[in-house]
Amino acid sequence: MKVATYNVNSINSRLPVLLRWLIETTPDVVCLQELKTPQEKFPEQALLDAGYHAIWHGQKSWNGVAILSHHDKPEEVRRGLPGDPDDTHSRYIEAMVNGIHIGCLYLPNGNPAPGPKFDYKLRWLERLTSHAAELLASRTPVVLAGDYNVIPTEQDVYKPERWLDDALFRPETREAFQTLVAQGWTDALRKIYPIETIYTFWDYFRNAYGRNAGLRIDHFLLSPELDRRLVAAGVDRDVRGWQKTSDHAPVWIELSDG
DNA sequence: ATGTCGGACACGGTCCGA
Repeated sequence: MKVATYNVNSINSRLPVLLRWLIETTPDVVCLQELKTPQEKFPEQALLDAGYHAIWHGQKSWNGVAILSHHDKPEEVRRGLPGDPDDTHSRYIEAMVNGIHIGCLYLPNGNPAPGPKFDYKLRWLERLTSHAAELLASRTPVVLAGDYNVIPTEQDVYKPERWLDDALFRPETREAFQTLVAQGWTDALRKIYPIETIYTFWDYFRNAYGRNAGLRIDHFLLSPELDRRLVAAGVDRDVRGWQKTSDHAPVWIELSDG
């Protein structure tokens, strides 16, 4: 079973690229972020025509998350992260697909830091950590996939010294992510590629993709039940070189049958 | 500080967020 995550940076602007990638790589489950579309303008029919059922949580202009399934329709478990009823951002949706609990997340960027946006990011990470603990306690197979907007270590950024004050790399951010992982999650890409340079995002600015000036910020965290089933992982980095593409590349993992 | 996208508002160009 292949599970992918892809920050599309507007699903309607990205539809030709998304459909081409789906048809070429046929993932079983896909987590999407940054839909940038209101609920009613999600391209449900185009995805159905390509063979994918979807659930999604849209929002005008910003954010937005979706889960696609090549087989049965995802069975929605929750939308929105618990812990703050005043949080209006569409950044979390969770479903059961093929007996696996899938959490699809778009963590706040948090820049500029320090400031209220950075505070929101750290609060959101705390809420995610609380919810993740409950998911682990459920002892079910869980994937938490998405754009974390976290550069976990110096290994995950082309020039660490330039990112020290950035919300994606500040010590508070890295420590919060480490606290989450230390609950018992597996960083799937890093497990498969322990020493390699792996990037999932290249800025639109300054020919970042051409210079391979990238970041690793899209992650899969696996519960112990799924850690045992992890057989492969990768980044479809060539998609980042296509015309009219996102600034993120799709990332995927392959899981063996239960 | 810079650079480049995408969306909103509203139809040309500027602003915001990333």
